[in-house]
Amino acid sequence: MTRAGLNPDVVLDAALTLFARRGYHGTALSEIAETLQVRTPSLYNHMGSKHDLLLRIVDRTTAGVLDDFHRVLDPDDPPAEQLRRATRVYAHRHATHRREALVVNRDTSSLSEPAIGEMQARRREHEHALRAVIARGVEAGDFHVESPALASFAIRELCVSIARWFSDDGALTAEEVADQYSGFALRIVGAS
Amino acid sequence: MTRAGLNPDVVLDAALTLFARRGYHGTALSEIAETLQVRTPSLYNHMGSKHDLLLRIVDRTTAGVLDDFHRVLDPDDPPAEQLRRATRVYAHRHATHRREALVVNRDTSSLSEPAIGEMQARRREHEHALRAVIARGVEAGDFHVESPALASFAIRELCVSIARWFSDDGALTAEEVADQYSGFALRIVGAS
DNA sequence: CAAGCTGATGAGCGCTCGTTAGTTTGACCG
DNA sequence: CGGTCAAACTAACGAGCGCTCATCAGCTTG
Repeated sequence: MTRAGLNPDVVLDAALTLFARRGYHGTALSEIAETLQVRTPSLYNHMGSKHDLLLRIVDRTTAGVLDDFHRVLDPDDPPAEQLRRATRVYAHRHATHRREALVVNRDTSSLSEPAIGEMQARRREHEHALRAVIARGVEAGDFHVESPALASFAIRELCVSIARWFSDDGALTAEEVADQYSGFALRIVGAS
Repeated sequence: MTRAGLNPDVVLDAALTLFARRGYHGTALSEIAETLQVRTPSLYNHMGSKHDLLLRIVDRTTAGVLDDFHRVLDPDDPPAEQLRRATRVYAHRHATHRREALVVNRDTSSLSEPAIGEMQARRREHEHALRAVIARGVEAGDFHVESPALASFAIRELCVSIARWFSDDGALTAEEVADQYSGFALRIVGAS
């Protein structure tokens, strides 16, 4: 074991914490180095660049969101159950991956092309997939909303906001919050 | 009229646009100057500092939110009507003052003490006031939620998110969005 | 028309940033 | 115990930042 014992995962994790707290542009590499008890240039033994750190965070997170969605969506379920499961896993992720969510939502726009386009495309894919679930529920007469797009935006942002207040030390567990929020989602679309 | 015709309002407005698009730390004074067709030092004839620009934006906006709330809240109204009016004006503000909302939510934490504490106190005041409305509705048996705090967070963040997608060129007017979102809020709390 | 005022300017300050190069350190292995 | 090699170090870079200041242009006013 070398003196500081740095490795790529540790660097990425420290960057994640600070990006989430102060934002990408508001965080200096020297601050990341400081939390790791290391001089700034040492970071370059374990990362490509500051921009690359942000890209890895956003890439991994947006891929995870889509993965979650397709994993829990059963095409044979009725729309209400599809919406419940899709919302629960999305809400749960925002409680268990708070830092990632904050960074993605605040700093994706600080990426440069072509990465920024690819990441936004993934977000749109999730958005459209959720909208389709709602639209099917409306067609089936299970949901009652004027605009599936509006409801989809509302539900997604509702879940995103969990990252802004959830705490592991709070009264509610991630599962409880996810359950209540998926309940909110069903209420928003006027189910049952 | 002098050559460039700069004034404090014009500088603040340009800053608002760029802060909303790129964030406070992501915006350079040189970029603000460029959009105004002026050299950077000229800005200082019409502002105190970059930090002061941010403070003015956040101060004016958070004060407006509280002002809106107390203006539309009629103590004699039933909880459902109070919630509808409070949510509608809050949602409406986020559609009509998109840039301000984005800056406040992204960059309030970039202020320094004591300003940051004061601004966060205002946000808490609005949060608690809305929570009290919901709690009264629950006591009266009009609303049905497990946690007024959770519902209050959810409804507020729901409205905030409007700033992230609303467009003046879109299919819906600010009033229509505000009406639909106040409907979402009533559904979230389980009002009739 | 001269004096005075407002405000835009170029030059440049001190500082911090992300990043690179070259050197030293120290854990591991034969 | 000496050689190897990854990794952390010091030093320094060019660029860009927010901001200051002395200067100067051009409008207003007596």
